[in-house]
Amino acid sequence: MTDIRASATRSPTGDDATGDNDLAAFALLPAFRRRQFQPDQEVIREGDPAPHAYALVSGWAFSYRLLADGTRQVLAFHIPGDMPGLADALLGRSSAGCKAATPIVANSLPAYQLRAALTHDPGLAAPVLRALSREAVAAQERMVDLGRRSAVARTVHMLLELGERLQRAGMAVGNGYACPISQILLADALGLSAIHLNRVLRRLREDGVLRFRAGHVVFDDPARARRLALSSRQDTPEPYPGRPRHSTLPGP
Amino acid sequence: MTDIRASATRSPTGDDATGDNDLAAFALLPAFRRRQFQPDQEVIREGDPAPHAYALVSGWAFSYRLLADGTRQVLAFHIPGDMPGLADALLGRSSAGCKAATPIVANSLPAYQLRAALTHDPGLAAPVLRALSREAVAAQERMVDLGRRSAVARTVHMLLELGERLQRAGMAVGNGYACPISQILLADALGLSAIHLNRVLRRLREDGVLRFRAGHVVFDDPARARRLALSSRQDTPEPYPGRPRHSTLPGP
DNA sequence: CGACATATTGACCTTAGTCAAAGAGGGTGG
DNA sequence: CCACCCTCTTTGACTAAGGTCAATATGTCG
Repeated sequence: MTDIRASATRSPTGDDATGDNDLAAFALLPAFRRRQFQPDQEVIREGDPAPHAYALVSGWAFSYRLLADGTRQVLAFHIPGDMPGLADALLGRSSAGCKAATPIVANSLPAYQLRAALTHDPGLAAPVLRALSREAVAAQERMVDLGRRSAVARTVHMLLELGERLQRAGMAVGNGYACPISQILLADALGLSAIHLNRVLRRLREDGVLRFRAGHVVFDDPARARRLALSSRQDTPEPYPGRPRHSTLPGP
Repeated sequence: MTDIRASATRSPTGDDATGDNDLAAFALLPAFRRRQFQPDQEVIREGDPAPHAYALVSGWAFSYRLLADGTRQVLAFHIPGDMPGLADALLGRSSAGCKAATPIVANSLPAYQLRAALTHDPGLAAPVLRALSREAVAAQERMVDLGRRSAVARTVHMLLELGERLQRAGMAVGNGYACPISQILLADALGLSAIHLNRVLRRLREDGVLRFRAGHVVFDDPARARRLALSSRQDTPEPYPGRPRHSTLPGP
């Protein structure tokens, strides 16, 4: 458990052929320092000019940006295998903060050492490039969610996506997973108010699509969830129509 | 003009010390192929499994994702010096489409050649890593805009940011710049309806903040624009208060 | 000039946010 | 074990930002 390689091969298949697990890249790195953080503890400080890159070993973390009035936008959730702060370490300045959502264990590497390693070890660049590229694609998905999907679609979409990532990391079972984040945090990721998110979740629960409760997500109707996740803002009022306060299943 | 280095040094200072111009990285690459595209012509096809990376030499382009019902989210605008499709080329699959917004000239390189070049030339990795990292930071900014800023703040923020990028590329003069994109396109980038964006722009114009017209952006009150851009969704109704239909300057 | 796309504006409606307040769980000191 | 305190979750009532529809300019191009 202290061994990086151990968690790097946490994936179900054992080998990380798809490269989905960023940790695989980092397993090659020297001079990693193992660190632990408690929930809500700051891992990366926004604006830090000498940041560290991290390889998350266990637990959940999240990156965020704070606005002048205290409003927060959560940019990404990090699960074991992710490498928070990678881009920032390469640029030499943290553009966003990162906090632990649960108790976490992470391996850290100072930015300058990362850059040095990249210079000296040509084999390291490829996996880091892939990690960054995947991050870029994930960010695109987020932009589509925030810009063009309804609150319901956005919510379902993100929860499905998290499920897929956890699945690949071997941390999901059947059609559900442990999701140790508060509605407030999720709302800040979805660009919604916590209150509205709560209503959205209630509706999804009452309609038998999914339950988000007590740290767990369960998809009661995965197929419908996937359909909902793809709908856009003013999509056919088919899947999630107008008025029914208490819903009716698929309906006529 | 056909020489890559020429446009790579398009920046005002001549040398690209900050590395803001992605083209600098590409200038090292062999086997570039110069291509031209007309407005609305597809440069990168979403889903293409064998994509090309591009170095934009002149003109504007934009990356986007299409939703089932035809809704579009513009993910980024590309100006000379940018490298659209870089992340996709590294992953071997285009996650988003890219089209020319104006007539453009771009140098293209097949993904496999890019990857080969990265393997053979260790000096190439660093600039590509920086380019990807900058892209990540830009995406974060976009997520904050879409998730947590009002329509007005978002609009002003993006126009200011575009101005800064153009400035660094030596394509902006004083407090304005040529901005050859339609309101529809801008709206799709901001996650707004074109109609609402039009109202926002009208208001900004009437309030003497900025004008977006006939392919040009002019900041009439740059200081106020910057202030507006930082406000969040339910920020103090100070800068952009309630009713005044025809506005009054800063006012009491 | 006609065909088209973009830009504007008005009238109206829906989604999502705000305010206020009441439950629910989980620690903790007594 | 219990009162107290916190934070997170829920719900109701109301407001407002932003979307939808429809129609009218404007502009460009062949």
